[in-house]
Amino acid sequence: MTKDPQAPPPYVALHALWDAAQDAFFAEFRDELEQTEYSDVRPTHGCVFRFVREDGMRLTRLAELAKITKQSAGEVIDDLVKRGYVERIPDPEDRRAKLICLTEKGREAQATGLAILLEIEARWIERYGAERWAAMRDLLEEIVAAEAPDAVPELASPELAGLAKVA
Amino acid sequence: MTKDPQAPPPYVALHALWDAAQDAFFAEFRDELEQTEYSDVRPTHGCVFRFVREDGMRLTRLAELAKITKQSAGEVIDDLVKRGYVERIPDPEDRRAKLICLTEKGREAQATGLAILLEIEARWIERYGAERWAAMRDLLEEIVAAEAPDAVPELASPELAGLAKVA
DNA sequence: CAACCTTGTAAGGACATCTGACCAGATCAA
DNA sequence: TTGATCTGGTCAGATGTCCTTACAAGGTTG
Repeated sequence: MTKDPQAPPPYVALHALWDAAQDAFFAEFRDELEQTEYSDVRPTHGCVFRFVREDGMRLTRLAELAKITKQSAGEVIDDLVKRGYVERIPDPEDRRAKLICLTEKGREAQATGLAILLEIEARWIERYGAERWAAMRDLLEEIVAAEAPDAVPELASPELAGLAKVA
Repeated sequence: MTKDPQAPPPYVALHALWDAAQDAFFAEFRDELEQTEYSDVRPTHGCVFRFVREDGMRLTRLAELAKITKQSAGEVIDDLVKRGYVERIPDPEDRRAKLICLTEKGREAQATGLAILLEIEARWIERYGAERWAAMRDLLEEIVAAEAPDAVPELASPELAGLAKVA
């Protein structure tokens, strides 16, 4: 593969860059998660750990946030119930509904997962520079706010965000 | 949801930001692709259009690049052959092998897809500022080069990259 | 040439997701 | 208040994507 000195500069499609970066990040996450006692948490289960907070969440709402069907959400939840990470608690406000709640084990797994994410990001920040990193994050947040405003109520709860200081 | 003024700043996990941004980008891409005569190209087919160039590529190599098994690659290719986007041409250098080549229609679809990607990125650059954009791209390229060096031979071919000027 | 490696295919299964149909509980309008 | 309608959740069945295992045909090398 000799290069043509006249060739235009190579162009890497944006989505390819994001893809690759995300893949690398996620692979690191999975690697570290495998080392924990929560290694049976599969990538598919992520939607639950990402969105469910202390006060629980209805299946329908979870499906909306995760952009999957109620049926798919139901299956993921069934699986997590079997593994002891979540439970369905009758919603006091609507007898049709159930609140998907993390069990104690589930909350531990969620905290562990978040801690890993924070660690990895901390490493990368160190590696690539805090300022550039902050600039990228700002831009990303702006993009997401503008292009997919309803996509990320994925804010860590205050207690969980507290872990950021530890990392 | 009243906010606790004492609460730590909300933290959005990095992968969530990338996810959301990428989703938005990809959704725009799909929307526009649907408007073209190549609307039957499915997301899964992307691996072929992303990696196959004028001179064709063997299935095994494609599977490597796309990080899927040869069998999966084979299915995707079968499907694209049915639809008339690619063809299998016997490899003159190895009678076991076949070169996966884009047909004329396939090349048109590839060019159309790339043009759409470039348009969208151009719009976003305008929207968010060329300098910030360039900074993000640089950082992303650096990250990808460091964390996933073999992930992106996804350079557009010189001819295709030429479209960047048009967009 | 014999042993081995590589290319691609075949068969079958796992898994995540979807669509359509449905029930029970809630809500709204007359 | 009661019938029509909406909403939360589940059931059943299909699809799409990807995997593992096994293998046949063609190269490669001692």
